Amino acid sequence: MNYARYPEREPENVPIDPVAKLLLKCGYLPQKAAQMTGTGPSDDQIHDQIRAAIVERRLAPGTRLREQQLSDIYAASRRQVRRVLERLAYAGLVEIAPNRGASVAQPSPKYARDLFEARKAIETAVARAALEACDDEGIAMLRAHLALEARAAEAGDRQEALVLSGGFHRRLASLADNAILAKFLNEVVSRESLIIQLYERPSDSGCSSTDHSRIVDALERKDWGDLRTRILDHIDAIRAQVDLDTPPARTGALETVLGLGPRHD
Amino acid sequence: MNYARYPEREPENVPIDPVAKLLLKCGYLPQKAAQMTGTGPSDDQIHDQIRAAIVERRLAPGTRLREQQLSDIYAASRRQVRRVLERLAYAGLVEIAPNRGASVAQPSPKYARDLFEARKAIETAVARAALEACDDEGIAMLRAHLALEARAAEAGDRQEALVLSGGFHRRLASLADNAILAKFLNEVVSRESLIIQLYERPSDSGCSSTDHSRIVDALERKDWGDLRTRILDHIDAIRAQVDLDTPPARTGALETVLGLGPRHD
DNA sequence: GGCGGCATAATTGTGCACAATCAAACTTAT
DNA sequence: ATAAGTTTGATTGTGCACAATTATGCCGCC
Repeated sequence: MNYARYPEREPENVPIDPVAKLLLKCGYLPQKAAQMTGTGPSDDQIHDQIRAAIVERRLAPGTRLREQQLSDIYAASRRQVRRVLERLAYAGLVEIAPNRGASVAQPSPKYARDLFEARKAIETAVARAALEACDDEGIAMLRAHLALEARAAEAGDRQEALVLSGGFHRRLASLADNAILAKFLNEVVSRESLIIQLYERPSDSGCSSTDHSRIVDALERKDWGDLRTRILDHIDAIRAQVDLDTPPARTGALETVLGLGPRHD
Repeated sequence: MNYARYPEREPENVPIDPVAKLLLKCGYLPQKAAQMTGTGPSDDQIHDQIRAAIVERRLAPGTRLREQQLSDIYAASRRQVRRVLERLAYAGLVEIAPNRGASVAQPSPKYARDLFEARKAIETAVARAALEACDDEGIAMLRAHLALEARAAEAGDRQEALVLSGGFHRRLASLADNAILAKFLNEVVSRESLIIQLYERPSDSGCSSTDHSRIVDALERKDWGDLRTRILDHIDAIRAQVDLDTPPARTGALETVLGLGPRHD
């Protein structure tokens, strides 16, 4: 149920399988097709899976991501893995040190502060654009999402709640219909997941989903002033959950070595 | 004087030269050192040079960037070039098509609109942060930069004026002391250079540097209201220089094929 | 007993050669 | 003469093997 672990698969050097190619082009079959046909998964698939593993906190910050290991897991070439890692590094989710390879990023407190600041700017811009471009259908979509969040919270599924919470902001961005803002927001939200993981106060629990609900309300009423303050307050609330002053609660290498790190065989 | 063209250099496979390594580590000697010692330039050097060539409009949108060609020019390996191109693609300056390779990006009108929108958000956030973190020294630096701009404008050096104009905003970002905002702003400003090149109205000329001067004035007076409107007006002024409605003034493939594209041997 | 140096193992980085793919010129048939 | 099919050349994409570097365990020395 974690990141799909491949059963040991013999290399079998089929050069290219047209069937698999077609299947992948049609978007069908995430990795099973690859497994069946002998062709590996696409870059994007690997990218998304590693990314998901990081933002969903299944991979602790500092965990080393070895190329060979990953290429075994995904039945992909080392080069493919490396490409993906470089992309993730550019997005700030992993750090690559020369001749050391990649590991899950560990943003510094200063970096975290900058990120919250930047997020405020991005998120208000997104909200503004969403306000102007939003119709009833959009509101309905958001409300549907809120329902999912509520259900996850009710069931006590912290993992799911976390994923959905990030998803809310991405949906807001998709409503805004601005590719650049969406990309920026995606980057910022993803990295914040790492920051929360690193600097979270032990006591506090997940972000209150009522904030999201109020945001949708303001959006529906087209009340820009209220929406703006709701958004900013929401980010401040998240920010209040972390303690950036007693910094080096850095997990990572230590935990990994001690075998407490989540799943690294 | 364009991007440093290497005189044909025999390969001479010295495996590694410690001297060159040291020189590069100290930041000395951009590429000459490499030429002398036999070690190639670093990724960043190649990256910055290609980037500069694009934003300074020495490479027209649509120009194909062949790997072999670039690796010859920079005396670098094809893999190195490819890595750099992938980074540039992520930053939106080049587009990579499967089995077609890289070419200088040609943002669509929709993309351009989104970009101006995003830039307003980023730039106001940068200005806000700069306002709070700015001291006399910062103001002095900006004024010095303004002087450079004025001199370039006086000399009629459009190329130089262009570079400096982008540099002004980057300096503003460096004052704001926020790594994420600086990165976003850098991306946005760079891509806007492409957009202006593609959609510029024939008559209009470069951005008025008096806008920048007024921005510094507002910054010095710590007048946030004025600063904000100055920034937004400035972006609107730039935006007014382009015509996104009569779109496909797309240069590129055609020009390139006809041999009119700037410098592609 | 602790510490520094050395050999070994693991991991990353790169060159080379070839397979796969795309663009265009050329040929042929209608 | 035009259009479709075919071959050729150029370019990108990848596997493999090895070089270079870092990390780890071991041994001797202080």
